Amino acid sequence: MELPKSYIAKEHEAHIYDVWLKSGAFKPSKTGDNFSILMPPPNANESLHVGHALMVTVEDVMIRHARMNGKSTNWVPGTDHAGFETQVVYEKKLQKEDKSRFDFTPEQLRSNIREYVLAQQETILSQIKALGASCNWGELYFTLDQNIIDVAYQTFSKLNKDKLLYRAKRLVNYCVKHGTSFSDLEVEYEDRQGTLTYFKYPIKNENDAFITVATTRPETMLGDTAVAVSPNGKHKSLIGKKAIIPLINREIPIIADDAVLNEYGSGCVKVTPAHSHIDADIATRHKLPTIEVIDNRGKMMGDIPKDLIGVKSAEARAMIVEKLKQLNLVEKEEAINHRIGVCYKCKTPIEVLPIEQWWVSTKPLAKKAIDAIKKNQITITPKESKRNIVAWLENIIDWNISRQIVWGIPIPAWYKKQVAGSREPVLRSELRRAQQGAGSEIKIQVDSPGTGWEQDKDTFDTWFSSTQLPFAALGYPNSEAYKNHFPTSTMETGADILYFWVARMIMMSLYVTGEVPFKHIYLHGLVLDAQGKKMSKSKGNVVDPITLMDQYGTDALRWAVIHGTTAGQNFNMTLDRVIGGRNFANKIWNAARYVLAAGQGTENRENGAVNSEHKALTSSPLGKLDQLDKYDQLDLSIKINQQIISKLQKLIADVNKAFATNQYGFATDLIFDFFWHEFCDKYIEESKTLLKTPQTAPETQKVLLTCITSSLKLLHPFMPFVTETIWQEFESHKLVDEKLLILAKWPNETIGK
RNA sequence: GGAUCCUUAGCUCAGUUGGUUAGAGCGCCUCGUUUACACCGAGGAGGUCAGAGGUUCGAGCCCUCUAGGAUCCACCA
Repeated sequence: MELPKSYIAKEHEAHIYDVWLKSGAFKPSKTGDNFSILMPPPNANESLHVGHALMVTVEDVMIRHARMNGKSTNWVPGTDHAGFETQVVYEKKLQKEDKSRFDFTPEQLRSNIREYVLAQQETILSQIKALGASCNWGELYFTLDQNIIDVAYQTFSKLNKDKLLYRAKRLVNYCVKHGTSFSDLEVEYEDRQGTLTYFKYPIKNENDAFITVATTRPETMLGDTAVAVSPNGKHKSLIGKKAIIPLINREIPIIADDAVLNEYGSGCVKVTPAHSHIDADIATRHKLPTIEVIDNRGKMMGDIPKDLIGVKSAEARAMIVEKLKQLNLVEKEEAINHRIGVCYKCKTPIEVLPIEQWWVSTKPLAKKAIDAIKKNQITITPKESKRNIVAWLENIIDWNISRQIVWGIPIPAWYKKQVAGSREPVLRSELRRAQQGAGSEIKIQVDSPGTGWEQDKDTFDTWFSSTQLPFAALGYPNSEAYKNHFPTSTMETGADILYFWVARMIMMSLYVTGEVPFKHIYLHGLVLDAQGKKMSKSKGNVVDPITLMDQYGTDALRWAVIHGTTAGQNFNMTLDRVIGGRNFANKIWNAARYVLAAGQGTENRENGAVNSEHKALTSSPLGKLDQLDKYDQLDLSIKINQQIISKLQKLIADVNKAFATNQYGFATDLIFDFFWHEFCDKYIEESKTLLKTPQTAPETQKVLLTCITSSLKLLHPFMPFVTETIWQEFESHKLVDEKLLILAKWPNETIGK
């Protein structure tokens, strides 16, 4: 059968993937050292983006390379319930239908989202397959699988027993739009225009004496419990006196604290411990009380002027400034550009609120992680990241793991119901407090302790359970996969979740299993658009990998994301890269067509690769030499042949070195350069002459075949489809011995010797 | 403010432990199609490797400083 002049990826990919699947190649083999990767689970609700394409490609390269080197590979795929993110997506969907989360009971909402997610998940799984991922589908996990939930519960309980878990009303970062708290990592900072308002607090018992404070949040004055000044600053003389909060006439002390900068603003800080992290620290140092004035809807509350109750904080701000102006207490207003914390999804400013949450004491956990990293029990590519991860762990703060959303793992804590109060709770904050019973009896267990107990309404931060995936997804503690493949070999993931996920996985794994979760971390960079800008739907600069795969082939896309890229380094995704990949696949295809013709002899070929003149000379088909092993002793007599084989040997050695140091982009450079410029441009051209002479033809045939088969092997991890398609063609002509390229042996550096 | 990375051909970037004449892809110019491949080939133009100083027999690579850019962390009310 005549091979067409161009490689048409679409005609082969589905079939080839099927052949691999049926061969059992994706499963761990019975022999060989273990090599395992846990696939970072893509969100089940989204479809494949080019970042996933990068992730899947890099991991597939690692796995295929390990497999060809005789390892028993286990690449465990999964999808993520992605608690908050999915709930946001689902709420947007509800919004389009003119509904909101408040139209459902939590149980209804949870079951609706589950249904939606399980339906969505098929899309991303089929797209991962389309990328050629050679993962072990038999071990597919979903982060809400019962065994993963069980592990999360065991860990929660263990943390509690070890006194590393506590429930406390502490300041949390809260998005009033989404109605949930976040950990410190989930808060994003944005530059926003704001107004720094300077206003005067009268000094007690001193007529016409004032202290001026500057703030961007005048409404929080109602919750002030002190004014702080620099210990040796310009307001030193006021320390110890009392200031009076206007509008509510509450007396507060003037204190000295090192956190206050004499030079900034007015040199005085109003201290609102309920709504500012820094103020809370000051309050702790000076044992100041905490007065809440903003509730979890972002509205004013508490013992404040009646007209302000229930008013949104931003509106209250304007009202208060107006009132203060009327009292002549506003000194000046200054426009400033400042950074404020915002919800990373909706960009709503984060409110800092004191809320009862579950906290993990992270310091002791981090200590073990730091030790393991410093002792190189875990290594990192790029190695510069080691410093970052250690620094983050050293400065870690306690982790709020409660989220006020329904889509997630319910927290296995129970509260004794309070005796009904004088009135029904009205505000959601009151309701929650009543339900979760601040100060009431708490039991940590999965099942209800009995009547009169109510379960915590919150769910875990998705990262709390995700950080246990390296062992939980493998079936900890009793499964074969856990016993054989834990710790996993490499954690390949985005540099952007180094702290969110990677650092915390190390902590949790050492804590729960006593072992590191993986031996090596490989971080890939961000895929940017052609101009080097972050891709985002709102910018409309998102590159869709599916379209590219359809048009140029999966190998072209894989090539585009790995050729010329470096670990941890962002790169710009351009169409040129993909076209380059497509062209290279086609080059491989055509070189193979040439060798196939040269190798088979040409007697039956109308448009044979070698022209009719060669027919008689190459009619002794290489197909009879069906043991490639024989090429270990090529015993070459022709200089050109010796040269190309020696270059091939060097290539294999260099590529091995590149793999050993995780330089995949560099490996593709080496192979590309050899294949195109040495093998195709020079050697194939020279072989045309050699094939004309009976004395030189047979040896040249062997060398051609050796070069192409070795190149196909080296290229297979990167471009699995075109290489396997060609291999199957060679196999059908008995030019190669190994049935499947995916299971073929990685070439030896001494090939041909 | 702290940290990391980057600055090499018009553009995007390689350059593996310092070692002859610094490379690739794309783009550009000339030529070429019964030739494995025009998704191609042959040839060519194009670089004081950001700047300055230092170490060295030798520096794109190591050290110091300067300038510009990116990212992460902290965050000032």
